[in-house]
Amino acid sequence: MPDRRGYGEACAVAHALDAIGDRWALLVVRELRLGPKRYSDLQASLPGAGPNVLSRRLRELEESGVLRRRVLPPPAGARVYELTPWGAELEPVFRALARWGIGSPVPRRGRLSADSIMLGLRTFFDNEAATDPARRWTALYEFRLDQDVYRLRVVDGRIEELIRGDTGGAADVVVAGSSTAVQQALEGDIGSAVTITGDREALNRLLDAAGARV
Amino acid sequence: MPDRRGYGEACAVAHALDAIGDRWALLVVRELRLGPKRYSDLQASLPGAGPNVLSRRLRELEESGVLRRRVLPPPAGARVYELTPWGAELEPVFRALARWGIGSPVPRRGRLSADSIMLGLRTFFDNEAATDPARRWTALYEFRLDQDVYRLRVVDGRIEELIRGDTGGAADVVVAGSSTAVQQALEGDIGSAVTITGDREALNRLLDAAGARV
DNA sequence: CCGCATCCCCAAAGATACTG
DNA sequence: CAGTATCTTTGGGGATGCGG
Repeated sequence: MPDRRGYGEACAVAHALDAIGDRWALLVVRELRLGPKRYSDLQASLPGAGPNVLSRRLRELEESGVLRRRVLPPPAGARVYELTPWGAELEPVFRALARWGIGSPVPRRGRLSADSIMLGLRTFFDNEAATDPARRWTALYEFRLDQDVYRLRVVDGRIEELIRGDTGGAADVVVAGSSTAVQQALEGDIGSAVTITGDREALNRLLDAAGARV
Repeated sequence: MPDRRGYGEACAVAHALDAIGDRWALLVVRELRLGPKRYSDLQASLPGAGPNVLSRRLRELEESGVLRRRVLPPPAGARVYELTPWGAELEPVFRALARWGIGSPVPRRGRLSADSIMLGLRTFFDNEAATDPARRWTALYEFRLDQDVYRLRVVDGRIEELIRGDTGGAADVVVAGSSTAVQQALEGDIGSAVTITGDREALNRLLDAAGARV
């Protein structure tokens, strides 16, 4: 008899699903892809998941080695959840899932969280295009969506860094606005309330390389 | 309000999970990766899933465009389930999941189905090694596991074909045995009851390229 | 037979309230 | 802030049965 409700198969796919196949599990992991978060942050990012479900998923994901709890050093002292190295290796899974999901015959609808917008940019960014000399540029971007700040660094046409945190004023471009406005802008609504400061050409290169999909 | 129990997000990952995130859904798809199957075949391959769950998943997967029902031409006349082109594009997802799952800190245990053994060979086969001239070989393999027969073709060090069906006697090697015996053999149990007929060297190349993992 | 539908039971998810 | 306790609702597991 399997522990909880596993598939009881030795198949590597089934084994992966034993770890991250439960409802909300993979979305919890997604929320940690750009860095550690506290319980309340996760709760706010995943409004559909109740606190009991969330705490249970966190416990199970910790037991299976996908994430770990950590207490930040004083004076912060907050408890945060962060991916283990093995959990961080789920990136190819996210990439494959997102690229598959984007081709769905049934349309996607709904809001994108600030994190999802940034992760989408990275997912659909075409790293291979860096072989084309005309597309090998370098730039530092800062995105300010709702209350969250992200730093994105492109070096020679490749995304080298995407992290929660600011650029200390060193950004070539700063994009600021509500996450909904930025989402609409990426979907082609050119009139939405997004503030762009700095090198617009660098921003266009980024959006072009990402195919303007998120 | 979302249709059934979707995540209600526009995120491409969440949207993918809306389609294949439900319990058993991705394992149903896995069962169809090597070709169409009938309902009873699926039921036999997934003993843990009850008939109600199975038929429901099939209906949902059909609605979301992952698979379709088809009636085989006479005299067979059987109803089979097969992947749509979009469903077949889940291959990178399986590849990423399997390669992640194999690195799990908690050990895998349990039986491998005949299909899973063959799919594992393909998943962990190193296609990139084909750049090495010493590993560019060509061979036709036939595997007979339990009642199932598989044809696997390697051309210039790459797996060009893996299908349910025999080789019409044209195979360079034939591997026959129970799926459990073959699984044990691949796990290193050299004494298990597997019959190998033909070019053993070609078989060794294949197992080596797959890292003997399934 | 094969392809499900129905039924019953339990476990998991959803919602809300509450506590160390 | 970070969860637990509790209750209701929904979905999954397993058996049985029925129509084509």
